[in-house]
Amino acid sequence: MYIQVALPVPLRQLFSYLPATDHPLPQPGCRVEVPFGRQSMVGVVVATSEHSDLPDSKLKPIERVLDPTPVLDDTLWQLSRLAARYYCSPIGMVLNQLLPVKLRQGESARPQPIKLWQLTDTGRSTDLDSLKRAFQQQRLLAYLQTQTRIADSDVSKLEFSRQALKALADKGLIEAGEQALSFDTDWQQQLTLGETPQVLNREQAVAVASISGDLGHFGAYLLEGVTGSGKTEVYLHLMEPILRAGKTVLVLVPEIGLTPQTIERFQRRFPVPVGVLHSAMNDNERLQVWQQAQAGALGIVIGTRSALFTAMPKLGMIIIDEEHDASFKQQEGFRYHGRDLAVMRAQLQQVPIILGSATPSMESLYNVANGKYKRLQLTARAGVAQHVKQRIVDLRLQNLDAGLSKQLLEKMEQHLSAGNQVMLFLNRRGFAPALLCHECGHLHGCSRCDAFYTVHQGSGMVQCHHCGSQKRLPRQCHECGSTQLFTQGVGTEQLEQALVQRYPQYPVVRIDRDTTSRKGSLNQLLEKIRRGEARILIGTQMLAKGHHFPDVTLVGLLDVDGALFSADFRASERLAQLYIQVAGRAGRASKPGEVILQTHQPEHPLLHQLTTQGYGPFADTALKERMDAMLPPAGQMAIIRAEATYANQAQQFLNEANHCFDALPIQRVGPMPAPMERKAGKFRYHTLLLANDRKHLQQALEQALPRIEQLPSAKRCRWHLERDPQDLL
DNA sequence: AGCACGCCGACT
DNA sequence: GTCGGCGTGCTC
Repeated sequence: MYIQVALPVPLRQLFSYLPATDHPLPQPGCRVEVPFGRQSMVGVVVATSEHSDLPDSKLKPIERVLDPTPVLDDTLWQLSRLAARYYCSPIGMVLNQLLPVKLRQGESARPQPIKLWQLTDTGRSTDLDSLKRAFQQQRLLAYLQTQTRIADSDVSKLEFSRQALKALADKGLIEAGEQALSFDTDWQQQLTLGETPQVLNREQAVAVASISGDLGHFGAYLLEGVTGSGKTEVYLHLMEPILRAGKTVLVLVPEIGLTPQTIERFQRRFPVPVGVLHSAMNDNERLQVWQQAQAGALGIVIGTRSALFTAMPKLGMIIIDEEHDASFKQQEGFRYHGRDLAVMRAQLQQVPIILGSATPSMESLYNVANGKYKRLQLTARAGVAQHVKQRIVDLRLQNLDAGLSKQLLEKMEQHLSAGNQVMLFLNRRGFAPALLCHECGHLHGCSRCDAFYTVHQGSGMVQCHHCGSQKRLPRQCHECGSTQLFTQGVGTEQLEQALVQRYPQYPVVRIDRDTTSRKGSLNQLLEKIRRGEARILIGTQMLAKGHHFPDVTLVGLLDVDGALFSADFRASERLAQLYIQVAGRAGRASKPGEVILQTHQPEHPLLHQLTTQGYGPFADTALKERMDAMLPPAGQMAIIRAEATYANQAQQFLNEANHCFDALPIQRVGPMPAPMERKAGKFRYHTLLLANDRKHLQQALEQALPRIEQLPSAKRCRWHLERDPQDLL
């Protein structure tokens, strides 16, 4: 017998191994440890077979079988195979993403007993006063004398010191112990609500009724509702019968949307165990959630993109909130779209899936149009929030102050003196996006990228935002030696500086990657805003997502022109989504909101339609344009990207790759230089592959890819294929 | 993807 | 004379 193993390497093939003599033959879906080259790797058995392409002499035996039974249940196993096929990704890479890190590393899939520390008899009867001179030990012992035990993983969380722990153990006051992890599935028996559900308005009731009447099998629903229209209450109503039936719910949220408030909202309504998966968690915590979910001990699992791969045997419903959000797309390695895979999973497990958004993606709207998704709309803004005033400010021939027009400054003063907060968006961090020589006109560019250095005044450096290189802020021009160097353009750092000077009485907070790089600093800043300690809020995209500040009544978008003429056909969709999102957050019942959009293109039809008619009509127009051009979601797209030290290496490869599609119904656009042709010292090119039908693209890729991989030129550059690319830049 | 081998420039 | 830069090739 031979064992076919999927390994986490970017090779579209399985590897054959001989069975281990001292282990039973592993079943498909079990992990094995195998020798690979000079190293040892964890892989997953895909099949066993009676013959192998290679002679036995070239094969090695498996080192160790890690699982007695498959780690992945049937659903996840099938999902992996579907995903690998759809995204043309090696199954090994897919499985590698699916499994929690600890399982990839070969750790046991069986829950391990929790390591803990407990009091000894001596410890129980020891007087705290005897530790007067060792404050840390005294504190820890005091805790244990009331709690009797502490989980090892909680020691640092509760801010006890390891030294104190060791000291108490050495004195024989405490001892190590363990507790078998028990999975409590009692919640499945009887559900009690933690709070009385809100009374639904008519639209909410219609949405709940039309989904609730159709549970127990697959169905996709687009729940469309503006901020404050009560989408979450609809989710909660829908979840109730599911949980009552002892089934579980998977909730996916964008990266930034997973706040303690969100979790609390679910927890308050349903006092069932809730598993949370977010980026700040460590590998052990993730594994624990995964194991609990697999055992059915969690009623609700809520998490970001990768939570989609949580094993949930009694799944009853999937909810994706803010389904249009870009963070659902994985941008490296196995590049999948969380929303699309979630729909596949719902189909596999025959459960309904709810996609919620105020600004649905073109993909979902297209699926509504062709009858795959059912659309449910919430138009009434709950409460009595008034309509937001919108205004486009023409920047042409204006004298700007740090990027701010006269009109915007006037409005800011109005809103600030009325005691409200003002929020300003500028999608450029740093002090200025370029450094210009006033004598010779030279712009200081990065030597490795086709980009200018961004000036960071605070750190006295210039930085390339594309390859990360940085150096001292030059004092002289590199071309002519002049000392007359001026910054060109405005970034968030400069905007902040200008506003602090102009309005010393109004505290300013800036939120961008530079001010939030330290862990926890984002939350600190957000908290400061919430407490009203900041009056002017400056930020890049980061500030727009998911945060609600009720006292913000004026929102300014400083420069939206970039999105109007982007090389990426999705840029206008993203601008519209950002715009509606921030507009929806301006003002509240007692304080009407106002949004100001600065542009050099005040007559641009997109801006006009967006501000006068809103997202719906904009989306209709945009979708029609996509259909006319056969662009996604109407047409199917994939992209082959290549980068190499010399431009012609990448070009030659892409040209040859193009020929692999000859006679296939695929339109090829390119090779063309990527929007930034040179980045980090490499030349980058790409080809777009377009098809009018999903099957055509699938078949073409399956035929062409093996041939592309064999091309000699493929070895001379780094390249990859991506299905449904979201970002063409 | 790793990891080794292998061949050319700036250091003790 | 060596350390280390990354180009190339291989992994059952």
